[in-house]
Amino acid sequence: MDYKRYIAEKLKIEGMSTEEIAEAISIPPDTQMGDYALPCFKFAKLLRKSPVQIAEGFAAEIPTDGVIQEVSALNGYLNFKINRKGLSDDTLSRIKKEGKYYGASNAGAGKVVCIDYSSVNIAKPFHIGHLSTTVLGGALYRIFNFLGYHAVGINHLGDYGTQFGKLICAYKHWGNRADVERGGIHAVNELYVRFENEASEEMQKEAREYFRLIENGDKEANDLFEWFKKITLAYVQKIYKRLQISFDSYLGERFYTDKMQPVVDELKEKGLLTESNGAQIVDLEAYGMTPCLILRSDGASLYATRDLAAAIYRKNTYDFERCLYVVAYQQNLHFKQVFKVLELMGKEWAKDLYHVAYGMVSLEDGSMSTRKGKVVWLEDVMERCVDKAYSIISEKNPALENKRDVAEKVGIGAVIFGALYNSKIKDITFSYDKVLSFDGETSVYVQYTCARAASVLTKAGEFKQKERYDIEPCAQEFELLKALADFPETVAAAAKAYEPSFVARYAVDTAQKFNKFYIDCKILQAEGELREYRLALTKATLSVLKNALGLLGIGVPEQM
RNA sequence: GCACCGUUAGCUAAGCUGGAUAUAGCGUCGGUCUACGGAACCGAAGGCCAGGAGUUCGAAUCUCUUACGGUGCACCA
Repeated sequence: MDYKRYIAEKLKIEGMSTEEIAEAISIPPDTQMGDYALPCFKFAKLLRKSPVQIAEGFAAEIPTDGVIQEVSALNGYLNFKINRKGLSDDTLSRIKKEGKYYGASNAGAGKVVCIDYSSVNIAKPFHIGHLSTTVLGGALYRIFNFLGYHAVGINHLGDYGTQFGKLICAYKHWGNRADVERGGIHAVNELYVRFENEASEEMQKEAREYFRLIENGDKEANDLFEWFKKITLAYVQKIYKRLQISFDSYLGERFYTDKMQPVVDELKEKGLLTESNGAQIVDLEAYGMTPCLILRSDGASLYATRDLAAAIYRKNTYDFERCLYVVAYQQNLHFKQVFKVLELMGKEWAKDLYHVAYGMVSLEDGSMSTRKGKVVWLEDVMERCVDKAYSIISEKNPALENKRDVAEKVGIGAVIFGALYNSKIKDITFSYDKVLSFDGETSVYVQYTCARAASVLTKAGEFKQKERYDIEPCAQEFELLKALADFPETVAAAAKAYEPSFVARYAVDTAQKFNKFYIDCKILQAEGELREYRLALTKATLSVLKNALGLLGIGVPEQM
């Protein structure tokens, strides 16, 4: 039930729609004052009365009913207390009824949202910097599906560029099949790094030649490339599986090789292409941007050219309602340029493209550098988190049966949650101390809370949840209930702002409220209807927390 | 130099379209040790919300400006 709207409908203010009034309704800082409040300062001019008088006038006018229990005026605020029992019964029965779909909606029915995320580079292992796009995109993918959209996950593979010529060149000089098969992607990456550090002028030239061979369909060069690609995909699949990440498309940059010429032709035809210093560009000076490079002076295509082709291809293929690019903010200008060029080409859907930018990861002693070997591999972080979880479990709950599975859920959960808990735009300094901390505002805290709740429910045995309880919720119960009732709104807000962190913070906040309830209100020791009521509330909390963590790709063990 | 982003307690951060004494976690100090699971709970200390100006009845929130930090600015992706 939408309480703000309900309240707004009871109020008649000249010149204001119900929607506007509903939007003006806020939540008081202290529950003692009320559950909802309408600040009346804005209306002072309109009604030619002081805010205090206005609030008092409304307080006297508005009747209480089954939903609004109390209306009061305080310092120019009109405060509402809602019927707690009503909210309680509604929320509990709704969560019971909707179960794992509680919080979902059909708001996006019939709409396609393309989400470009993770987008691995062939021959490069995942380091900690790749975590954000992967896990943010994965969460958005689930959130949009949850809201009824048809989400299309796209892994726009970085499989095009002169670096693959370099890689093949390095392999031909220094590598061999056995070493690469044994060492996997790291062995491949080492070859590339060695090339960057040691390659002679001669080899640089050779590398350019190899790249040309790939482009021209040379069998040996392509076989090698495909082999490296296979190794990379096998490697990332393992990581994706653990992070609960999936894609619907793995079309990489190379796929667009033959789709760029039509774009270039169209740009030319529309008079957007101009020559500058030998290169073909779209001049964006009128929009305060540097030009968008379409073709190099040697005629080769560029990053932007492929992104233009890809955007058009995606629109034609999926007819998306919007398309998200989950890419670090370093690419701000690039996407602004690409979107603007599409707009200038007359693609009215250019407005439906969004760059979901996020902050960068650095290490405590500066930024990462693969070449210098200053890098934190994602799999190492995952391993260490799982190991730590395992050792804590072994210590605290040695009798637990599936320790490995539980440690996986807890450890990987901590990795994911660490990347999703803060606003995505903020930079992150990676430290093992932080990811390995399982206290306080963490996924582990939420999972622990769930385990507690599950344990209580197991001990209680079967019980039948009623539609209505003859119970007036106490303060702790009511705070928890309000949080549970808030979940659908939180999910919608997270989608609107492209901020999975809203869901992460919601989970911690709700877990905190459950723990206060858990400490102050004994569940199993309560008797009769109260006991059942508290069990129902516990069950509802567990259900909602599972949904919340599930959206982030984090599992909830029954015991830990 | 220009553009965009950030700056809130010792540290890491919340704070939605401006609203009633600015929230948490970590760390510190002190409690809850008969636990429905202590990976928890309670309490305390800790803040001129980077500085300045403006708009407003009211600003952490909006505008301008300064400082500091980050990122980007043509043939890499």
